[in-house]
Amino acid sequence: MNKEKQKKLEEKGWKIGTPKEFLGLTNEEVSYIELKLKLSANLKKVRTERKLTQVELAKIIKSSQSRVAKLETGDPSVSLDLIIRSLLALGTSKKDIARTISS
Amino acid sequence: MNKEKQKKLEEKGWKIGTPKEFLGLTNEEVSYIELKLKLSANLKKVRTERKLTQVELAKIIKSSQSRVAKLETGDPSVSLDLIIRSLLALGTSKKDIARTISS
DNA sequence: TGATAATATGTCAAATGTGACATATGTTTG
DNA sequence: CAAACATATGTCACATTTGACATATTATCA
Repeated sequence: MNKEKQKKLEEKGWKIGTPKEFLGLTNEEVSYIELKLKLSANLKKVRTERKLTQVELAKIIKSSQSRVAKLETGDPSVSLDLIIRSLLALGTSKKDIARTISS
Repeated sequence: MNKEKQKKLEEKGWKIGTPKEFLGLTNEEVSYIELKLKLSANLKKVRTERKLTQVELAKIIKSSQSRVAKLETGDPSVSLDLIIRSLLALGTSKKDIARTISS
């Protein structure tokens, strides 16, 4: 993991903060966060490709615009579950999800 | 989705029950459950390959034996998050996780 | 420009997931 | 066989995630 990546994570609000705290993240934690960010980004991509607004997607997944925004910005308060269920609700195939994960 | 699959899901405790309730499951819900079951099964596979007991895995992921059991039996009370974090804690690569998902 | 639509951020009560415990049910081995 | 070990199931207090709301910020375009 390099500075580039750390900066990206910090920007996203994953309070890494000081180098010490940052080093406190285990490899699993980092992988897990990266996974979520990848899928979040993919969700946004899929939604925009479908020319849907966040409000429209919210209706589809029975949630709210604000939560969709959090989903797409990789807010720490959202679970992998919700990201993946949203992707599935948009018709994303397992294969596509797998592709995103290993990309 | 066929009877075979429905039976498997019912066995796992995903209270589907009556045909009506069963039909109430959307495609996304079914995909989501299948995803969890696949990853659960994979977790068990990885753990046993590593010759670890549930108690040992529990220690690694800072959880309890009972939760590991639930993880592996695909109990509805466990999240995708925990399954995936457990896999990552066992050193499973993103590529392997992706493979499991699209299998 | 400013009005309108889209997205982002903060907050919170309610819903869902969690570790831990007790205990039941296998499974192995002496 | 029975003791020891491993896994499964039920329960619950506590923690995290959730949808919803208000409101702020950022596009879009007439």
